[in-house]
Amino acid sequence: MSPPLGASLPGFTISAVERETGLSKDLLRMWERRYGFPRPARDAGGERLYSSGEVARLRAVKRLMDLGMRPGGIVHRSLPELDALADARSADAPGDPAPETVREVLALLHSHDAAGLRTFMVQHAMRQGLQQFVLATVAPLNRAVGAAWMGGDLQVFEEHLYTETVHVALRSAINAFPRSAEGSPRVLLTTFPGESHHLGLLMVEALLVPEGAQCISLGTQTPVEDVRRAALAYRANVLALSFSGAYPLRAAVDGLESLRAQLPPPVTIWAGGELARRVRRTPPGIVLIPDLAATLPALRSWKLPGGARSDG
Amino acid sequence: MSPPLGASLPGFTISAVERETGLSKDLLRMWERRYGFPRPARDAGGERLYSSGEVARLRAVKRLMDLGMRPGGIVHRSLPELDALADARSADAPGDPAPETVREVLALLHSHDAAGLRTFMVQHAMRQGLQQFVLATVAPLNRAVGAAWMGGDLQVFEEHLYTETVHVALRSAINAFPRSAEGSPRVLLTTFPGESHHLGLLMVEALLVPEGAQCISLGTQTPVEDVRRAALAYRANVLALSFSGAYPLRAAVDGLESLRAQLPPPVTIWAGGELARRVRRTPPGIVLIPDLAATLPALRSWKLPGGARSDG
DNA sequence: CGGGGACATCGTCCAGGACGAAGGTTTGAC
DNA sequence: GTCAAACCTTCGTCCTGGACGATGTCCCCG
Repeated sequence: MSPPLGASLPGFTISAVERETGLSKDLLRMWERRYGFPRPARDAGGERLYSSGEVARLRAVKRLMDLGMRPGGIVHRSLPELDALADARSADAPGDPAPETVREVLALLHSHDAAGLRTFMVQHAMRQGLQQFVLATVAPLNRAVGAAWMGGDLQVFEEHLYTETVHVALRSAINAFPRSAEGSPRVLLTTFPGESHHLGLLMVEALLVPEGAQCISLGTQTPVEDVRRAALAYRANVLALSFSGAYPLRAAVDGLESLRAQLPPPVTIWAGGELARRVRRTPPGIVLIPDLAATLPALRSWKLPGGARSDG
Repeated sequence: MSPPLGASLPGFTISAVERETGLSKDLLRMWERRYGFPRPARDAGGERLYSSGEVARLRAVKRLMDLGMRPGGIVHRSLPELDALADARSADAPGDPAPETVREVLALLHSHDAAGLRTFMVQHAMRQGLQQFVLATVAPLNRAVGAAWMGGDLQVFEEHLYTETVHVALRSAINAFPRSAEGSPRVLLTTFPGESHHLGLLMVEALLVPEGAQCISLGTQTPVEDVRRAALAYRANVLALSFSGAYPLRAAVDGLESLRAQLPPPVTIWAGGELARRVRRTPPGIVLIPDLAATLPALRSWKLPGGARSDG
């Protein structure tokens, strides 16, 4: 290894680029061979040295690929073109429902007011109620922060502070609810290995707990076999898996089908997150949750087929 | 890619092993060439298929390497031998200071009593106080759970539930403290890219907040350049970096020295975690925090040289 | 209009060679 | 005897270039 890490950025080693972009070393070399991009400089020892411009372009390409695009058509585009494509894409999504809130949070981030940001989150969570906070504030903020980060309007560390602050606010709001009693549905939450988007899980939990569900979160990156064991061990009624757009579609579907085959039918399996929108055919026995709002109807409809469940 | 993920484990692909063990594909192939271990079977297409026994051994080897051992001497050992080595190693550490507590938690984990575990954590945190809870309960529990996991006495999902539960308990206890006022030291917490051990950060935060420090956590995996920017943007007095034993020593020292060179001298830099024990020469201008308990004296001694600090 | 097959795209894996950095050891000087 | 410098061994990552299989796309046919 031995990436100079913070050495005033003379260039990125291939390892550093892999870390920064999520594109594997093999893939980076293959693109160079096939598409001629990126074409990094070489150091004295013949090793690749990527410029920060190349890294920025690669990041943009990756982002678009996570949205379903294929590399062939976009690797040669310039950074502005890629940004334009991303904008066009995100325009499909519902417009910013709370432009003023978004502006306020971005201002807090830019002014590096950690305490102010924290206060903002806590106050909004209390004022709106947990579910509404998640749906009407956090979700659009996530989109806006992601977009700002992509466009270079937000530094990495600012984005980190945002994520951490939301995390804290949600966690504390969730804790404020009492433990649910017997008879309420038990929901097991986690993600597959390689998927480390913790915030998604937490948002789902924040929607479910006020509904009286008993949530057991395993955190991120649980091997599939252990997900199965956990679902049985904790006698889960619902198994909720979350996937970001970057997660390989095939691996997700494989894992879901494997779980479906190995878990008894009464265990409902939810697959939520960006990925649920990219899936073509719904795997049998899986409930797709294409967006956060769909979580609530899914939970309520769970109670119907199990109407005979001894709730008391 | 296309790891069959949960396909009843006919064998692990090289990607799966990389994920499971943290050993890179290149390294796995190199070990096979050099040491003849592992020697995975091949599928119809000639691709490596590792057995679960090999994966277990690899995991044990990795664990010992994280403790500073070198591969040449241990790759050929059998799993029991490796376990014995690990035991001998951990015997160096202070004995289990709370064997009863440890037994109780392991029992809760084995019986899959998520609610009971949660209650246990919350009660102990309240009864002992946050700092004592971290030092006397969480730290030894972490060691015990890690050892149990290594020895196969704990399933992965049980370990995940433990981590998540501790996380929730700490977060909620930290939130119970009021925000500190002006004049108190501002501590910025994070880890370098590749280091995802969030719990370590949280434990440090739990020790500092009761001391009146203002903690700003960026979460894990902040690029070095962004750590630098964040330290300046948030006008941090102390920059606390956490490293697990698995983190490559070289990268850590490089990053620390780079930060030290680029940050003004009044910014104190702490390097904590397992790694601090493996370091030979303390890099100039860095404060090593070899164990959690050392955090408190470090914070107190910070206040002395900076007594004249112009806060207002 | 929908399903299947052919073609093109694309990501990962394989093999083996090389280099440079880190660790450990021996030598030499004080 | 002790410390430091030089040497040697160990070790991880990077390199090239080839191959295959999985996936997506398009077109034709029913």
